[in-house]
Amino acid sequence: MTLHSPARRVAPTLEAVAAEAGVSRSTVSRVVNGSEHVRPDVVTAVTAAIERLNYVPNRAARSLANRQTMAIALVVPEDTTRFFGDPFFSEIVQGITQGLEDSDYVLNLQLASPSAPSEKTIRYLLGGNVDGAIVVSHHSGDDFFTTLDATIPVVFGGRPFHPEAHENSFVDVDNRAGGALGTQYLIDLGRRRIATIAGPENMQAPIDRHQGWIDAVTAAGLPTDLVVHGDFTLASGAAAMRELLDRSGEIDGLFVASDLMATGAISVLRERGIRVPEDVAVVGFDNSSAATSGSIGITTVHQPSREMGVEMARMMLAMLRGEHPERERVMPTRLVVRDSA
Amino acid sequence: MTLHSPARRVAPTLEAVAAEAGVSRSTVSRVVNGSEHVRPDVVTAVTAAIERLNYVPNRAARSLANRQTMAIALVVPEDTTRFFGDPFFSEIVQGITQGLEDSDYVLNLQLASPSAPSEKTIRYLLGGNVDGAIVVSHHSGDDFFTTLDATIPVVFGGRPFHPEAHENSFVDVDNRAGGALGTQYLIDLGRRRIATIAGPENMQAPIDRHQGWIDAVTAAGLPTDLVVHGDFTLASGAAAMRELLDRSGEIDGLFVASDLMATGAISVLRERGIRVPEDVAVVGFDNSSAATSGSIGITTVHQPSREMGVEMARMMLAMLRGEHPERERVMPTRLVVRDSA
DNA sequence: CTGAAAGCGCTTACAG
DNA sequence: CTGAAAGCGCTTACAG
Repeated sequence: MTLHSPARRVAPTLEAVAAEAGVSRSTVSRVVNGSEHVRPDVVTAVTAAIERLNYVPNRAARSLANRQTMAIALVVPEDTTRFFGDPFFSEIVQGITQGLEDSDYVLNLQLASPSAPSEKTIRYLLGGNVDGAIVVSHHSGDDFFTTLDATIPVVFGGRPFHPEAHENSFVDVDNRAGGALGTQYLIDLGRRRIATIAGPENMQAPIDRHQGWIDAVTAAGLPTDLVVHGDFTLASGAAAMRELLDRSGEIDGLFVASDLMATGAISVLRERGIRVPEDVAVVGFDNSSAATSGSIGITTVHQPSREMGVEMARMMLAMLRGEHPERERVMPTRLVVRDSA
Repeated sequence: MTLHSPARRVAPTLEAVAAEAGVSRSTVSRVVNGSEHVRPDVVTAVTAAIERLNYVPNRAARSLANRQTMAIALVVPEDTTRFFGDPFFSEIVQGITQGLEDSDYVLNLQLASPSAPSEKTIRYLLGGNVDGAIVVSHHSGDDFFTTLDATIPVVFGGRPFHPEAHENSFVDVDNRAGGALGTQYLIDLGRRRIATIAGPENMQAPIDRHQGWIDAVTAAGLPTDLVVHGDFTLASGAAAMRELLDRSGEIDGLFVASDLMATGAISVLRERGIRVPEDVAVVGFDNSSAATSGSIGITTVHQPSREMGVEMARMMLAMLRGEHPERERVMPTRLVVRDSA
């Protein structure tokens, strides 16, 4: 083994195992794949041979023969910074990983650009490299992912932007009801100048949350003009808060479309000496770790991110088994009251 | 196309393209792989046929034939929460992604447990699924990753724990020098009771940073007993700070092994009404986004995380090309002065 | 410069 | 229950 290029072992093949065990390749293959129809003592012999040679099946060969890759793409159409910066994704990914744990599938990360997927991503997804794709975020104008299921099964995290255009499978929460829930809580607290920091306008979830805010605020006869949009980053939450404050000093309630943005907003309120929740009561969305890691516990609309990830994995596995799971799975939200409202 | 199982297109093969273009499979293969020895007009014809049929090579078949997968594993032996929670990883991954951008390789994420890799991860890495592995974190006691290069090329982010045991390739900074650099800055500021929040004791980088702190503090004739260990999470930084404060109230300087832990520490100092930097000057490590996203800009030891990722990708690509890049690449650190010290 | 043919390491009807 | 054989879709010497 030289310094720069260790001699690499040659992996043993099915053939070698067959020879070692004194059976045919077919039989070894059956044992490897857990077929019922093999004599117990033969199974034992083959298993021992596999053990001795430290045999691991060659995935490419297997893929080619049975047309399955045993891989699922985790597609993230977001900037790396946002993907890593928002604990929401962390929880979704944990859920997906957990849901796939007992399966033989592995997850292949595809960081895609938020606008249009790269040629490389497209070739990868279309090139038979994965058996299915889980897309954890979707923006308007992106047709590639919504039509991808003509080629491989696809499950979306969150209803894709134009659900009517195509029948995609997805796991989501009722964001509109959630938005109304969080806002109504502020109304019930007696707040009357309730602003919102909404999310990006090219994604379905924030649009629905915003609509939920409008629903609640309208029903209460309150104004609907206190709106600024962020892009789901902490910094954008802070910037939106500044803009809101500069525009109108009389805010007493705030519904924010994500806990991370709420964290940014709260830090600006504190900077300006505005007390939370006394002067401005703040309700976030997600109930991600961002809601509890700041200086004040954020009252928020909980969405079961981790369970959503598990559900996405479950739906994908069902589709890969050839079953027909429900096309949409909408999970419940609930309010979690902490200190910010 | 029915609701639950859209009819999936059958992908065209090389064979089909050959027929369409009126040439042999060999020729199509040559064109696809950019061989020099094909007549220009034939190239044109084949390219057109590829275009018409929307041909994408089957990766499994290609892999099987040329024994390359064109995939690199990104192995993260960390809890998902920590991986997603620390901006340092985000920057490393961005760098790796960037370094691979112009190559034909794709990145396959393998979240592994920090202790021992799962059977699934082992089979994956050993099963010919990837051409190489980039391991972005390494803990003591883990022999699997350090010996993995007997099978495939491996590049570590950060010197692996027992470098002497095996000749692994890695990209790193001089953590010891960096630790001394940050600590010396505190000393030069006139601080005399300088504590450190060190990182986990089963990783090389934090051990070296801790040693750097010892070096500087010892050279200045200052005490070396003000040490508490965290685990690189924000919460552990806060907990460590509390412990330090409870143990000794006289601290006037603090060197923390990561910006994220420094953020946690600073929030505790503020809670207790201790001013930063007046009462306690704080120096972090990383210069990640955590250093600038909190209430106060953190003075920190910069490590070029993104460039390190790029370098890791570059070394990996070189190894995959059969070249012999330098085995270790140690990049410079430098002090970035902000408000916390 | 181009094609026929072997081979990569599996799976899977098909016989027996 | 087991094996011989074809086939998955490519690449790559080998001839020409």
